[in-house]
Amino acid sequence: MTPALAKGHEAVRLTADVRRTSVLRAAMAEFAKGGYAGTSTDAIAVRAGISQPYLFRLFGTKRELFIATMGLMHARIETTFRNAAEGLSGIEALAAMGDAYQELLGERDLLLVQLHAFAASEDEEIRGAARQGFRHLWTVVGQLTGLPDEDLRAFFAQGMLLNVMAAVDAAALDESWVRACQPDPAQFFAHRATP
Amino acid sequence: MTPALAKGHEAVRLTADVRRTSVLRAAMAEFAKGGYAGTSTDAIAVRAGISQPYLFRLFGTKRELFIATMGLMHARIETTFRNAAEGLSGIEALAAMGDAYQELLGERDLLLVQLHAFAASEDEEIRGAARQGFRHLWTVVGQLTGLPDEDLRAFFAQGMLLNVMAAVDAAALDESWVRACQPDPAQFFAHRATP
DNA sequence: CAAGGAAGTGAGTAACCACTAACTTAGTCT
DNA sequence: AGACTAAGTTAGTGGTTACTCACTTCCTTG
Repeated sequence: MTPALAKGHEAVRLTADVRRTSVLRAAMAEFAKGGYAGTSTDAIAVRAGISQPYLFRLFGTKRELFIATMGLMHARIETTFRNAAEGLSGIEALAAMGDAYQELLGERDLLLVQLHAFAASEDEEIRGAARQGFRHLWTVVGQLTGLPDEDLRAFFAQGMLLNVMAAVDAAALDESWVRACQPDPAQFFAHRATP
Repeated sequence: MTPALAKGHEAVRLTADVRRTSVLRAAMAEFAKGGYAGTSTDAIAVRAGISQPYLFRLFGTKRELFIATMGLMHARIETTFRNAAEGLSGIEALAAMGDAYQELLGERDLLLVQLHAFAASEDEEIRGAARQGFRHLWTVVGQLTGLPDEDLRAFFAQGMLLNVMAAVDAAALDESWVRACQPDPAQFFAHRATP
């Protein structure tokens, strides 16, 4: 019906910027599965519905595409945290962000890309981006909660554990250690909540 | 001087079992750098000082070699824990194991291979081995300490954080969040130690 | 000493992969 | 209408990689 579709097999023409964000969505899904070295640019291009050469025109290099995907992931996690902590502070803010992060287990790609970004840190540029992203999230959580390093460490440690749970798809298992790894909010910060 | 060396460029002949453990050492070092998909069997063979076809005769498949490397890593971590906890129990045992694991940051390969094993969990067999290894370590630490799940979770979460610190080579940085992520034993289990 | 088996290699092969050159097509502005 | 630009593709290329086949060399054992 629409002119673009009426033309048959011809695809819609979009601006490069729109196409880039569409490619980033595809890259997030594919990199989440295979990681940096284990994912082909061709698979990403196919998923994004464009030719593989055009992907290189949009991002220049596989590494740059991966780093851009990392940027999207960090941005999404940051807004997740900010939304969760809105109007709260201190321990309440931290607990809310912990809940929010745990809910990201339902959207595994984000956590998996984070894990793969750390794993690909042998590459110097990727390592730089991983360090920077982690440091940024650390300061954001620090500012939103105002809590000392000790609490931030426990928070991020639990986050890394959740990344691993997402990787091994622990949700598909019914074992005791899996349940033990998913903290219920009441106990998460028990050492602070109960005097 | 020795007959084998006197023959010149001819290499020493070893039993397949000895050769296998030698290959596993090389695989540990190479997989620690590149991960499963990012490491070539050729690089491992070169480091082990054998031809690449012989590596396949010894291990059959790259995936089997990786899983065998995971087995070595799990065994080494388990003995590290057992040695650290010897003669101790409860919180003291856990703290000693935490110290021991943190000292493994000096021997990064072990932690990196663990991270890469989790990252490669898209592969079904690798995921199975990763789950099994984690579950085993969980029960070992549980038995050695006798502590409840709550403490085990904090312990393993901190471990995963240390894996990530090893990946981004945080030791090379002099930043506050890096220091904050390396717990000093006195504070690690503060919520249990201080009544 | 003959023979069987185990250790080990040289030389490939088919598939894949990151990246490029050169071209075509579709809007847009004057 | 024509020129310019941005979107998009087809067809390749050089290099890598997991894995195989056929072969050789050494050690052991009857």
